[in-house]
Amino acid sequence: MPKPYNHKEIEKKWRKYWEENPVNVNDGKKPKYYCLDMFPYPSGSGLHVGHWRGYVISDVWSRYKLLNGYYIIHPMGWDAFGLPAENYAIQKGIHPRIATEQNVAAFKKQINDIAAIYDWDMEVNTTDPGFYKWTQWIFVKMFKEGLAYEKEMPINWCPSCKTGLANEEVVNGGCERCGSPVTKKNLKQWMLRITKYADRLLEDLNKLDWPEKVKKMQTDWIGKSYGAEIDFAVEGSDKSIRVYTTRPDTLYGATFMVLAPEHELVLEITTPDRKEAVEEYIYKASMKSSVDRLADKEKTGVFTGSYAINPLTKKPIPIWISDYVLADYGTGAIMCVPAHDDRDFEFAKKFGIPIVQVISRDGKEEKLTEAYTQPGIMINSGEWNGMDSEKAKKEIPDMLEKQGIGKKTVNYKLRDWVFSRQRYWGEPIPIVHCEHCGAVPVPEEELPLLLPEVEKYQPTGTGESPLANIHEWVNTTCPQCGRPAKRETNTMPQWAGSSWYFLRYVDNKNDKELVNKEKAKKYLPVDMYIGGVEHAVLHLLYARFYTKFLKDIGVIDFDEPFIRLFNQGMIYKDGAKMSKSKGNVVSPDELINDYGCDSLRLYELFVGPPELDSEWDDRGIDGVYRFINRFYNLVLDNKDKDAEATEELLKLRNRFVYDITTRLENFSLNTVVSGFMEYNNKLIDMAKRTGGIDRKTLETAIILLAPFAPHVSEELWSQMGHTTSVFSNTWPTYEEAYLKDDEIEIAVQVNGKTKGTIMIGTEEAKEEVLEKARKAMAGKITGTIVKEIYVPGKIVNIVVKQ
RNA sequence: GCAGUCGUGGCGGAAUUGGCAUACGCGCUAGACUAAGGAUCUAGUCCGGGUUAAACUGGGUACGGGUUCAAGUCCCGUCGACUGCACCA
Repeated sequence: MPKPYNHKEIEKKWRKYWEENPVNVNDGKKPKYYCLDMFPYPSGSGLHVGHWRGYVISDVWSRYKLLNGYYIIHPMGWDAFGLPAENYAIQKGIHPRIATEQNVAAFKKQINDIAAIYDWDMEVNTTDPGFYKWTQWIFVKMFKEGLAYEKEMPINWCPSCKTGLANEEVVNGGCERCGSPVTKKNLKQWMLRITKYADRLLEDLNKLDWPEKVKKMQTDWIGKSYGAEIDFAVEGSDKSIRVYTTRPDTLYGATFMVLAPEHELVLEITTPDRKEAVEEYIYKASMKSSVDRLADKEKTGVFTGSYAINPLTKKPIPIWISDYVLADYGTGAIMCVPAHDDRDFEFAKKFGIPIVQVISRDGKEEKLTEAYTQPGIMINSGEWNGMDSEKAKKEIPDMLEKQGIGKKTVNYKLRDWVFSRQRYWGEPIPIVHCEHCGAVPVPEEELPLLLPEVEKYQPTGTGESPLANIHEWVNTTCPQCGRPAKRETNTMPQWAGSSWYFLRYVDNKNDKELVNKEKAKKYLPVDMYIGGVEHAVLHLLYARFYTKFLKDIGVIDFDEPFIRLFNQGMIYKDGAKMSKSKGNVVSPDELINDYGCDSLRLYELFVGPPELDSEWDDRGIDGVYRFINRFYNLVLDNKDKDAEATEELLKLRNRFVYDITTRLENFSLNTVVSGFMEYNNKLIDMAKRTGGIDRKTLETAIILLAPFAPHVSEELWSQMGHTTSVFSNTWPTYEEAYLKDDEIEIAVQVNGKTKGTIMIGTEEAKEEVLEKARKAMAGKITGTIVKEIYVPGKIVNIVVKQ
C-alpha cells in the first residue's frame, strides 16, 4: 500500500528548517554566481502561474549552481515607480507610496511561495529614497559629462497617459503601456545622449552570451548604416542642401530631392508662387499622428518651386517636400533616385518625375516597372560607366570629398533618449533652473532630492508635471549663485531605476557610494539574467548604456551588465497571453494547496520548452504530482532493503546522472522532468524484478531532484538517515565507463526502411555485424545486394536492387 | 512590405553530428482493488490492412519538389501561425 505523500506537512517543515539553517551561505571562499531575475513591478493584481515560470527557472538554475559549489547571489526587488500606482492613486485617492507598500507586501508573500533561495537582505526598491538618491546621482554625473541635455523638440506624446515617451516606448505607433495612438508634441525635454554609445552598444553585443534574437533586435534598433553626405547647390542661391545616402553609386540617377517638412531650409527656398501650397502641406504634416502616417501608404508631397544641381550631371533637379522623409534621421533631406529605390520610384511615378536607370543587371538599360535595388553594372553615369556599382559606392564619395562637396559617413537609427515624464510617481530630475546660471544640478551631497507630497496626482496634460503646482517646492535658490530659481518639475521614466538596480543588490545599504568598489569587483557582473523577451530594446539596452557610462566614470570596472541572458516564453491560456484584463489568469494559490509547491515547480518546467510560449492546462499537473508520489514511495520502500548495487543499477544510475546533467546544462528543463519520470519508472520496474534499489542510487536520485523539488528532496534525504541538508551535497558525477554497453540493439534497414533489429557487441567487427544483419533479413531481401552500410553502434542499411 | 522563429497523435510535447518518428505526460478505453472513487495499480492508445490475439504488412512529421544508402532534421518553392521592425534614404 503506497504511503501518502503529505505535501503540506513536508513543505511547511522544510520551509521552517531553511529559515533556521540557510543553505546558501557566503563563506568567502566559494566562487560567486550571480543569477538574476528581472525584478517585477508590484502590481495590485498579484502573481499568476505565468510569472512563476521565470522565477522557477532561475531558482532551479541557482540551486544547481549551489550544488556545484558556488555562493549564489539571487536577489529580488521592486521596480515600483510607474503609472499604475499613480493611476490607482488618482482613482482612489490613496498615495502611490501607500499603494506601493501594500502591493510589495502582497507580492513578497506570493513570491515566497515559490520557495526560491532569494536573499532578502539584498532587497531593493526603486522608490526608496536611499535607492533613488543614486538614480539621481547618475543623472547628475551624466549632466556633468554632457550626456544629459535639454532640448525643445517634437516628441512622442501619449494623450491618454499625458506624458512624453521615448522612441523605444512607441510600439506600432501606439503607447507601449496603454496602446493609445501617439501624437507629437513640442516640449522642452531632458534627453540622454545614448547615441554617443551607439558604436559600443553595437560592437559589444559580440561579447555576450545572449539569444541571437535579442542581439539582432538591438542591432536593428541601433541601425548602423554606412553611406555618404553630399551637398547639392540650390540653383540661383548661395544655399546648399546636404543629404545622406547609402547609395552614392546611384548619384547620376538622382532626378529630384525631397526635404522633410520640418527641414530648416524649406521656407527659405520656396518660391513665392508655391508658398501657400508648401505652408499648407507643412501644417497638415504637423497634425498627423504616427498612426496616420503609417496608415497613409500613398505618398504625398509638394513642389517648392526651386531646383538643386546634381553635382555629377550638373542638371537642375526639382526640390520637393514630403513627410516620407524623416526630419530626425540623417540630414532630414534626401536625393531621390527613382530607378533604384522603391519609395522614390513610387513618388516619381505619382508626380511625373523622370526615372533614369544608372545601375543595370547586365550593362543594358531596360524598361523598369519597379525600382532595381540590386547592385550591378553602372550605365548612364559618364566616366563611371561599366564599373561595378559596389566599387563605385566606395569611389564616388572619395571623389566628392576631394571636391569638398561630400564625405563618407555613418548613420544610426538610434535616437537620443527622451528622459522627462510629466507625471508624479517617479524620481524628480535633480536640476534647478536659474535665470543667471541656466540649468544647475542639485549638489551631490544634497541628494536624494525627495519627491514632495502633493494633493493632486492628476497629470496636467499641458506638458507640465503635477509637481509644477507645488510652489514651495518649485521655488528654491540656485545652488551656484544663490539667487531665486525654480526646480525642474519633470520626473524620470520608469526605466531609470531598472537601468542600474542589479548593481545595488550587492551593496544595498551603502549611503556613501552607489556600490562599494571591492564588492562590485567581487560579486558583479550578473552571470545569468532571466526574464521575458519584451525588454529586448528597452530595459536591456538602457541597462547596457548605464553600465558603460558607470564604467567610464570609474564606478565599476566592467562594461556589460549581463554576461548571459535567458528569455523564458510566455504562458498562454485559451490561446491568449495570461493577463488579468483577459480574465484567463490561473492563480498558483489553489494549485499549491492541492498539489504543493514542488509539483507546481515541476509542472512549470514540464509544460513546455522554457524558451517557448506554452499553453497552460491545469490537468497536466496531475502527472508531475503522481511522479513525486511514486518517487517518494520508491525511496521509502527501498531505503532499508540494503540492496546490492548490481551492474545494471550502476549503469542506470550513471546514465541517469549523465542525462539529467546534460539536459540541464542545455537548459532543456522540460526534458529534465520527463527524464526523472522515465528513470523513476525504470527504477520502480527494477525494484519489482530484483531485490530492490541500492542506497547510493536512491541518494543520487534525491540529490538530482533537489534543485527542482527541494522540499520533498530534503524530506527524503532526511528519511535516508541524514541530519544535514540535501544541499550540503555536491552535484553527482558519472563515470564514462558505465555509459557504455557491451551489447546493444541496432536497427536494420532494407533500402532505408527499418525491417528489424539485431543485437551486436559494441566492439564487433563490421563484417560480423553485416553477416548478422543479412541473416536477420534473410526472408526480406528480394533481389541482389548492391551496397551495405554500417554506422557503428547506430544502424545497418542493406541496399537491394531488383 | 522587410526580417526572424516555427508547423510532429485528441492535447502539451520527445527525437546529440541526418541513422528504429511519436519518449515523457495529459486525456481516453478496458480491467483490478474497493462500500465508494475525481485515489491507487495493471494493460492498451499515430492512421489503415490483417489476425480470436499475435505474427505480418502499407502509409505517415503543413503541402509540392530536391540532395542522400538514409530526411521531422539539409536545400528550393508554396501555404499557415507567431514575433520584431515598419517610409531610417
